[in-house]
Amino acid sequence: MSDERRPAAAPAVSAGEAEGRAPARHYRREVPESNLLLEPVLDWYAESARDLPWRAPGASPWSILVSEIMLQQTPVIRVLPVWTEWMERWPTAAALAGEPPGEAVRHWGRLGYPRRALNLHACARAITDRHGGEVPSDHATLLTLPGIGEYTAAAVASFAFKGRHAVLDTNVRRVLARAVRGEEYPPKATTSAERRLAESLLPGADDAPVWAVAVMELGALVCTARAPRCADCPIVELCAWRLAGKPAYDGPARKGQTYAGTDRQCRGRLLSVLRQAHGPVPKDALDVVWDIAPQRERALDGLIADGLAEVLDDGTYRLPG
DNA sequence: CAGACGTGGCG
DNA sequence: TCGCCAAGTCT
Repeated sequence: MSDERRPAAAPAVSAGEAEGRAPARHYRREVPESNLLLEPVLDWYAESARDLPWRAPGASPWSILVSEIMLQQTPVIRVLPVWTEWMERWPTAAALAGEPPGEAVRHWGRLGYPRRALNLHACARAITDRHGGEVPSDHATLLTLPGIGEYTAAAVASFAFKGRHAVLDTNVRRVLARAVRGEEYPPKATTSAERRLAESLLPGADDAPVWAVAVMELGALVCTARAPRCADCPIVELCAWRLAGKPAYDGPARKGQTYAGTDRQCRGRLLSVLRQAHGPVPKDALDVVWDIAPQRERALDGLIADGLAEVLDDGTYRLPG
């Protein structure tokens, strides 16, 4: 067992927990080590947290659910204005459920990944049809809603209902990778070891929801991917990565996502036309935004298959009605 | 499980 | 400039 890629620095949690595996010839501790990161992170959050509207004390579970879906792969600064408009227009799930799905797509604007708008609309209808108009509070039920996966279910259960869940998003994974594992970046996909680690760090019920949002915020504002601001970090003295001299990432190349010329870009162009038109558009209006006909047809078929667009009997196209 | 799925801004 | 990255989910 000489897998010594871990730094010899003082870990923020016990070695067994940090490794995500049982120490040789010993049982894992039943009771996790106390979380040394808890107090400094909570103190930092109390002083440095952004004043985001979905974190306001009066924010409804619905408004929090909407924010979480919008924030998937999308920066806060771009979500803010769209979320505000949605909340004015559709303050409840029932309000959105009363609209055709195309309206959700139209008011999604340029947030990207527009299937999320469709998911939110489907969530709204499921919530009104099956849950009495109230956003479900438990993780398992949230997971049954469209577009809600492991992370979002935990986030809503934690932020909206103050449940005790490990909320593992890209920010938290990066903070834990650095502070505890001593590595610059987490694995490409979430591992069971990461999940065990996150759960081992979970404080008691009273602190769990704040801890979750605080670690996320730390990752978003200080422990950033590109240029971490270690000078402003409340746990810099405990950080295994810093203690190890901030070794550069040496794992496999990270996924690069090219965009220009892809079907995704083509879909974006086509949908943009449909969003801006307030009625069915002739095929010509779509043809002019993309030169390569086969790719354009494939993209359009894809949008229709995904429920983001529909063809009418007269051969015109529009957002789903 | 790797790849699809939008868009814009920053280092 | 341009690749990388942003509160993921689904297949």
